[in-house]
Amino acid sequence: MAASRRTSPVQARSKAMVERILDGATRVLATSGYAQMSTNRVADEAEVSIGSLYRYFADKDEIIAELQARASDGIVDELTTAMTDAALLPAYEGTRHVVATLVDSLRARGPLISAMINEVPLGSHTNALPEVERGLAQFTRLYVIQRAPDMSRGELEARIYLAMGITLSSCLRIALEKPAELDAEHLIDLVAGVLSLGLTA
Amino acid sequence: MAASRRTSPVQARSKAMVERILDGATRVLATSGYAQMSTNRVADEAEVSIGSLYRYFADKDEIIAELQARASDGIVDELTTAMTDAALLPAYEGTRHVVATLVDSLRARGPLISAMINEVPLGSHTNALPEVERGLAQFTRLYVIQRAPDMSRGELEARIYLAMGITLSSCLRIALEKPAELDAEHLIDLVAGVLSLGLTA
Amino acid sequence: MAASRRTSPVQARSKAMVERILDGATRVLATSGYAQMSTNRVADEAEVSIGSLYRYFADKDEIIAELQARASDGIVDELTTAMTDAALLPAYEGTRHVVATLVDSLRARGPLISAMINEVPLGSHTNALPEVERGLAQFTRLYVIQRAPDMSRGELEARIYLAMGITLSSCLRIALEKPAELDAEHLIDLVAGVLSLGLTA
Amino acid sequence: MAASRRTSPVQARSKAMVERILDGATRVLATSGYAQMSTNRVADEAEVSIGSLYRYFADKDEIIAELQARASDGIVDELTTAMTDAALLPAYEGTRHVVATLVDSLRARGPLISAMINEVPLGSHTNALPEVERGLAQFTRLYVIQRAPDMSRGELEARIYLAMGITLSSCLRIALEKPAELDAEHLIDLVAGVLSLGLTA
DNA sequence: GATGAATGAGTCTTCATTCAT
DNA sequence: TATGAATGAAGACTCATTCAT
Repeated sequence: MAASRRTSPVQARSKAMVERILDGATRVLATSGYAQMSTNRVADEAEVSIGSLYRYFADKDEIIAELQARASDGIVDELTTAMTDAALLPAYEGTRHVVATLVDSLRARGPLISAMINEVPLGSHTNALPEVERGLAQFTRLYVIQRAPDMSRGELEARIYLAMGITLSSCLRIALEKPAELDAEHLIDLVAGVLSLGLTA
Repeated sequence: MAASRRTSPVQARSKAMVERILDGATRVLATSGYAQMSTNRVADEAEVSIGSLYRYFADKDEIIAELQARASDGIVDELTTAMTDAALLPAYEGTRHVVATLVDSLRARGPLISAMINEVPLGSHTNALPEVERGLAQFTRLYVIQRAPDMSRGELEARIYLAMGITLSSCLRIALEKPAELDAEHLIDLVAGVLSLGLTA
Repeated sequence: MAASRRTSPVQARSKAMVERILDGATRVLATSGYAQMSTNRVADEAEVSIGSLYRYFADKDEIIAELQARASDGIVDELTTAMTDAALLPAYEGTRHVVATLVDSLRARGPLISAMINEVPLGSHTNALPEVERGLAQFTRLYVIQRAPDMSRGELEARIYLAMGITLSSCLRIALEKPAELDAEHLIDLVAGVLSLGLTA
Repeated sequence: MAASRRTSPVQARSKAMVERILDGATRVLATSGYAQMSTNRVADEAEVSIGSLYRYFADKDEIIAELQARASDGIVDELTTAMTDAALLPAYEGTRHVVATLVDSLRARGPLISAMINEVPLGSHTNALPEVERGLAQFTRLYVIQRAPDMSRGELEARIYLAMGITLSSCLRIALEKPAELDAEHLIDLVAGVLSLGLTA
């Protein structure tokens, strides 16, 4: 009946090292920025030895990549649910629901996403979060085909290509750097409006 | 009519050091990325001694800043001209002209812009090229006020805020990473359309 | 009975890094002077990587400071013992014992002290070895109060102030740069004489 | 009758470059310390081109050496006069006059001497100002021979050797770092007393 | 598996010195 | 002679990565 201090050693030990490392990395990134994110600092923050860090990750980039993948996957999961729901709604409402969900997803991962997008010198900004974009594109394609079945293939792809950029950049703006005087809900309305119109008009 | 090799030594020597250094930096950035952009590498590429590099720039950041400022200024200049011309055109045509100009401006500075946006860990990506955005916003504000004089202040600012994101991200996409199978002119048409509609509808 | 070459690898390896670094620094200082004492040179001389050097010392100054502190502490220790012994001796004999001990202490650290005093651009030379001076001053104060109880506070402090300078500079001269034709023991006699007289007469 | 601006150009130009450079160096040393004394900084301060600086001085050390020589020569000159005067005075008064003069000489060159002694990593501190010491020693030798004609050669040299150290270090202390609560005149009295006694007793 | 001391290539930057004009 | 732009060796320091225990 010895009280468990902090977290029980067993629990702490069994929590996969990978998780601890990624958590540490996230914390460093979110609180101190990429410039401070040395592998040793991450290991410290994760309360893991630097040796162990390199047992689970080949190099620093792999940590970044995994962080990105996880953020991406989380967002994709949330978006997938939202897109499923959206399929049952009228065009505008569906679009708005997806946009609002994306904004929330990004906002929930704010500091991490922010550091990743703005400071990590990897990956394309004009195509940040490629997995998210892919998932979104697939859904949008179906969505447009339903609403505008006559649209040519080329037209469809062009519109989707732009819509992806518009959606991601707008949601990032709203989630991460919206000035206080602008209302997020209203901005989401506008984005949904632009997308509904732009995709099918 | 003997062809001049590369650049004549004299020409090379007289070319202002600052220019050579910035050119060197641009070349390093474009060909090897920011990660490889050490001051020594830049000096080598510029065929300038490291001592001279520090005679003309206080530190590495100052080189980056100057590169950004120049790209930004060049784009702003080109945009300013385009916006002046656009003022005389009907809404859609004006918008399209500005968008097309921005795409050209970005494309002309392709590798530099790309490296700057994606790899340089300075400045916000969701608000890349802040000077460009500022110039564009001013023009857009006037443009909207003309076309939709009854719009409330809040509505106006919200739409401009989004339009800036949409414009920049779309133009960056078209200029820097458009898949070959999509037609740039058509994409520009679509962006102009979305903006015309989205700004005033 | 095979003679051990230089130092056995094991011994070398187990010897604390801090010691190796300080030894290396001492050697560089003594053989090549402060001007040659780059951190890389110290690391080489210590047969330690530059990275390790910075694991144990925050920066170059910290190495110098530690070297100074150690020399100072060693001398202070030896002086403390000597001063305790001196308390039981008659005035002149006591003074002479302390002076002789200080000369020995300085001589034992000859090249290091020499480099430190003459080349290291830190700390005041007119007050080299401040800790040593402090310890000495405390002892001297008691010594004078015993022998000349009527001396005014101001007179006491003035004499001690000068005596410190005289003692340190004389002992340094004797220990570090005495011409061969002068006899150290005799010089020590004279210093002790001057101090005995000068302090209480 | 054109008013002379600042200093007349001719005068400024004719003032030997060497002087301007040394003045510049002195100013840098006195105001910013040796660490800031780069040759370019000196040239700036002297309003002389770096090229000219190297026309008149072989290297940086030569500037330092000249500065030291000049300070030394100035002090020696002042001391020489004082020693001549002292020859006519009784023992203690003569000694005191010389000591007081040395303190004044050092104080007049305070910041320069201070920087030179404490920061410049050249020359021995235990024998700072060797020329001064030499001049002083010569005078002292005569002085002692007069007062204590029976003293053996060895005894004489030993006493002079120590007296030089005592004189220089004490005068430096009094001139450069005396605590405010101690009275300079009194300290000079004491030094003179110690020397008078110590040299001949 | 876990550890963390040790490594050293590479970074930014300074400054004494040269030499073409 | 005077100039000052240009040079580059060298210095202090960082950090991703390894490997003996």
